[in-house]
Amino acid sequence: MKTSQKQTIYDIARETGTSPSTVSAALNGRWKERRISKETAGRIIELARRMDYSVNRQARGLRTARSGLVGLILPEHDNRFFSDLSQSFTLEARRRSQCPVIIATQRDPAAEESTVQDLMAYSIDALFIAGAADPLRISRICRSANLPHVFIDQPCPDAPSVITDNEAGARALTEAILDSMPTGATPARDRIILIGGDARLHASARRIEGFRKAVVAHTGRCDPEQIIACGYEPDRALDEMHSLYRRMGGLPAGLFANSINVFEALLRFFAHLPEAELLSTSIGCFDFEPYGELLRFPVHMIRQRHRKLVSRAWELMEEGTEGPVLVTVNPELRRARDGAARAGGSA
Amino acid sequence: MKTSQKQTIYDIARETGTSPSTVSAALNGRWKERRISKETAGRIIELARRMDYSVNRQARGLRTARSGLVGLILPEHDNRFFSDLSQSFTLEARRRSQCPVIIATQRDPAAEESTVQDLMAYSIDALFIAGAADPLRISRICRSANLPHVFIDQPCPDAPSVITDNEAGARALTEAILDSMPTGATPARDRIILIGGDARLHASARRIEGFRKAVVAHTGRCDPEQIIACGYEPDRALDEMHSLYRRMGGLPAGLFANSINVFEALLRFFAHLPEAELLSTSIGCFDFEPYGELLRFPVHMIRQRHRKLVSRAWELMEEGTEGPVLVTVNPELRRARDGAARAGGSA
DNA sequence: CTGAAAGCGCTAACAA
DNA sequence: TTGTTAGCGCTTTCAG
Repeated sequence: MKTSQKQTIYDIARETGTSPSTVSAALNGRWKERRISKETAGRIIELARRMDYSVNRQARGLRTARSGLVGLILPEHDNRFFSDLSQSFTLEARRRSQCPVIIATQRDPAAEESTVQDLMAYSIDALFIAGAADPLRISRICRSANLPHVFIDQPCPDAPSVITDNEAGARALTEAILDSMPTGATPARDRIILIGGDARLHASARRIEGFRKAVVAHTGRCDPEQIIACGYEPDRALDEMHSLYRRMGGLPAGLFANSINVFEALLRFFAHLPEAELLSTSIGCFDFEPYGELLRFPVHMIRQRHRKLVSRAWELMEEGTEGPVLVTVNPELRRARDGAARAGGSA
Repeated sequence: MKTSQKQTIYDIARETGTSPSTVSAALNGRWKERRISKETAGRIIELARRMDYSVNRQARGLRTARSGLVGLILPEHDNRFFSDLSQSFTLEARRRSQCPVIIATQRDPAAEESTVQDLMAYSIDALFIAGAADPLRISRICRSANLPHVFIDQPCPDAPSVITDNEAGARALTEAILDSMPTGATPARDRIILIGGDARLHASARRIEGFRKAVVAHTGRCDPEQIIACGYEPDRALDEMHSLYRRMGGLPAGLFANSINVFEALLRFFAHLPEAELLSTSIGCFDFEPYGELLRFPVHMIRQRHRKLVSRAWELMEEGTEGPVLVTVNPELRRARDGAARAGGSA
């Protein structure tokens, strides 16, 4: 068995009768400015390829105080939005010949902090943070270590952030629901209801605002009872749905689910209703899951533009932005393909 | 602004009036075997904490030829199973104070190979590979660099692998479907059909085998027409479903979808059927998506045990396994909560 | 019980 | 056009 002792630039230097620094420059493509002859460079590169040499990045990193690693911190992998982010992030990183290091911290502030420290110990070149429990703290740590960082999908009061335009998204979703609301509901049921979310949170607050504006524009008014910001807990939402149904004597003509969890609670509730009843209401969800398009009744959805969020974040990074800059990205409205599903449902 | 020049063990040595090697040992918990006085060690550790020193891992890695990084290569993040793997992998890595580096390579063999090289340049301590396009090639590269590696969810002919027991899973799923198959279907429709998958692939082949065995055990025979291994393409599956429906004059009494893609094709097909008809068939899917439990008709599902797959893989790693060892893990059968959904569907 | 010193593989400043 | 050399921050003999 060939033990294949790891090759270094010294080996290459020896073999080509040159010196380590020449080899280094040649292999980094920096041979032009070092005015190394094309011929020497070629010889070096060729030999390196033949013995398939590859740099020791820890050594290079130690020397240059960089690493080629870029971090992304997120709450969990097991979530459609965050795995979309991971995907986009990976692509953007590789486009720049950086190595993505994506770490999930389970929404645990302590884990977040220690992960940041860990990554810093590896001299990562930049850090992106999505959905941290304690953004301010993280930003403070990064800042004091001079580590460039950008928040994604979450505004940090003192660092560059790129987030979805929740208000615009909510407005668009609300309008889509209103547009496809069935006519002829009893007066009690003839209105649109928003359910879920926490009004104290930035994202929810903007969404509620967008909802309200769209409803007012359409109806002239929006009653407080049309907004049930009961949090993100599915069970809680299910309860609220039950009592709403009782109060109204049926489903409201329009329903705005303020997150995928809430939407799933609705689905559980719907399981106990005859299918025909579902078709007499218009439904929207502020979140995206592909299976929404597979249901037997039409659902409008809002999908965050993960690619754009990520690419904007990289741009902020590369521009060297430091202060509290807030960039917003419009989400995408995925309108239910109306006819098809309703027809299918009743066929 | 405090430029906070990065602190080193030399700084600590100077401050505590000790030497770098002593500091190093103290901070690594190796002070006992170096017989450093508890008092000195304490002083060092305390100071390090106060100035919140953290090692430069590139320096350490350069010296020790290790890094504390462990790689996981997978096809894509945006997939429930793989993001479950990522989640479990992260946890197992952190449990061992290793830093997980998870990279998606889009099922591109070239990307796989260059990613492996990249990771090796960082002196990763181990590599796990899930769903690579060219396992043999990867294993060869790792082997020649002496990099411990284990395959997950995919058998590699010359490296340790841990995979799901597809045959057992298929048998269990088939039995579940048979158990809940409605009685009284017309003779033509009174059978179970497997749809999807590619018989040439290891996984599919095992599943088909399990299906066949269960059917034979139950019915005494299993006709070739009961197995429609038409690949994993949803569109293709949809076509097959259409012609099956025409041939049989309705849905078969039992349906085994050989992957989530195929299952989604079935859902599209079902959208054109009256709900009552769905309730006259028993459905199973060899794959798991939580929304399956939210549908208005019952679906049995097979879920891979991602945690166990990952932990077994780590075990193989830690035991220093090298040869072609194959470990199998039983998947989990998620039986449809029968009564509820059917009741809900017809309420 | 502790310190001195070498060296991991690389890059960059300085010499030639 | 190229080589020499110092040094990044750490761990690990080896010497006391």
